[in-house]
Amino acid sequence: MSKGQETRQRLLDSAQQLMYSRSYSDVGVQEICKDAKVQKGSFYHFFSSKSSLTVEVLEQLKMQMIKSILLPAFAKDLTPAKRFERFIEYAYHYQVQIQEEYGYVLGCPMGNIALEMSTQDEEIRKKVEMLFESIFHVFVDVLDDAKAVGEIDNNADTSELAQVCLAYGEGVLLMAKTKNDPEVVKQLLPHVSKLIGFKHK
Amino acid sequence: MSKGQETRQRLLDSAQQLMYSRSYSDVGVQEICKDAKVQKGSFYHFFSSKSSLTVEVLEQLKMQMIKSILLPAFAKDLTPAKRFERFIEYAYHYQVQIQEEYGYVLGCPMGNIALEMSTQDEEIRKKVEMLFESIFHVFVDVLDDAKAVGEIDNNADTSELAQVCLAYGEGVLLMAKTKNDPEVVKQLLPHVSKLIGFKHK
DNA sequence: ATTCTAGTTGACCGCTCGGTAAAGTCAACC
DNA sequence: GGTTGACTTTACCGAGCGGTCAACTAGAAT
Repeated sequence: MSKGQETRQRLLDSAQQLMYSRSYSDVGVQEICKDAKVQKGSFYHFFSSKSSLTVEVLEQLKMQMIKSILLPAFAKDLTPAKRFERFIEYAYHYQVQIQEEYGYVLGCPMGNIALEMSTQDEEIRKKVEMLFESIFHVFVDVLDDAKAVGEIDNNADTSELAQVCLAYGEGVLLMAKTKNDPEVVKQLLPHVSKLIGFKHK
Repeated sequence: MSKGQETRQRLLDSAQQLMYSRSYSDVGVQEICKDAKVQKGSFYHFFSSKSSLTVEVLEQLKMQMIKSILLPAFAKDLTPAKRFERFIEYAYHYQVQIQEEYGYVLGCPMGNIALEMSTQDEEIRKKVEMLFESIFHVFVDVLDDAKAVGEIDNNADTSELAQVCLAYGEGVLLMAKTKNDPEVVKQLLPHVSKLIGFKHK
C-alpha cells in the first residue's frame, strides 16, 4: 500500500472507531485527523467532505461485518437452524467484547448511523439502505437453505422473513445499547426462531 | 398556565419537534429558542442545560405516546389479539402522517434519541431506559390479558414477550426510517403475532 | 409606595465546527 | 536535472456551538 493509501486508511479507521463509539455529529473532522495523525488539509485531499468519508466508512463496515461475522456464522457446515444459533452467539460475544473495550454496549454500527443521519443526509441514508440490502441477501440465502431441507414451511416467503429477521436484530441491538447490557442480546435474539418458524422436531 | 410556564412549554414543544425531525446534535439551543420565540437567557432560566431540557422532552414524549397511541390501541374493548392489530394500524398511520408532514419517516422518537445519545449522556440514557420500562408495562398488561383469556400459551413468560415485542417494534421503525417508507411498518409489524404466539383458532 | 421576584433581554465568552487556500516537500519519471 | 503530481503542512475563514452575565421589566405582596 502506498503512503497515501496508508494515510487514507488511517482516516477511515479512526473515523469508523470514533463514530461507532460516539456518534456522527459528536465526532469532528479535526478529531478524526488528530486520531489518525493526519493534517486537516490532507483529509480534504482524500475526501471531499465528512459526509463522503462516512459513506466509505459504511462500505468498509459492511465488508468487515460480512467477513468477520455473517459469513463465518452462516457457513454451510451446519443446518440452517444451527447457523442461526451460531450467529446469535457471535452477535452476543461481539457486544460483550465491545462493552469490555469501550465501557458501553454500542449496538449496530449501521443502525446507529441510520437513525442519526437518515433524515439529514440523503447519501448516507441511501448507503445504509444498501448495506441492509446486502445483509438481507445473506439472510435470504440461509432461509432458502432452510426451506430446501424442510426446516421451515415450504410456502414461507423467505424474502419477507429476511427483512423481519433484520428488523428484529436491529431492534434487539437498540435495546441492548439503551440498557447498556449485552445480556439482552443473549436473552432476546433467540426468539428470532419463532419469526422464522423453524419446525422443532 | 402562568406566562412563565407557557414560555417553558413552548421551549419543550419546539425542542421535541426539532429533535424528532432532525437529531439531538443537529439542533442547537439557539435554534430551539428562535423557534419558540424565546431569548437564550430565558432558556437557561428554565433549564440548566440542553441535556436536562432533553430529559423533560423525553418525559413529555412518553406521556403523549401513551395517551394518544398506547392506551387507545390497547383499550380493553377488544380481545388482546385484536388490540395488537389496532396498535399496528395506529403505528402505521402515525408514520404515514409524519412522512406527509415532514417528508421523511421519522421512526420512534425515543429510539432515535436512545441510539444517538446512550453512549454520550448517561442521564438521557437512563431516562430512555425508564421510558421503555413504562411502555414495557403496557405490553405486559395486554399479554397477561391474552394469557387469561387463553389466547396465548399459559406458560408464556409475558415479561420476556413484552421485551421482545418492544425490541421488534423498535427494529421495524428503524427499518422504516432507513428506507423512508412507512409501508415497512404495515408489512413487517404483523409478524409480531408469531413472537407472541397467538393461538389462531 | 416599595420591595421582591419571576421572567426577559441581548451582548458576550471561549471554543469548535466543516471547509478552503496556498505554499512547501518528496519521489518517480523523462 | 528538471518537471510533474501526489501528498503534506499550516494558517485561515465565517458561522455556530453551549453556556454566562448583568441589566431590565412588570406584576404581586407587603
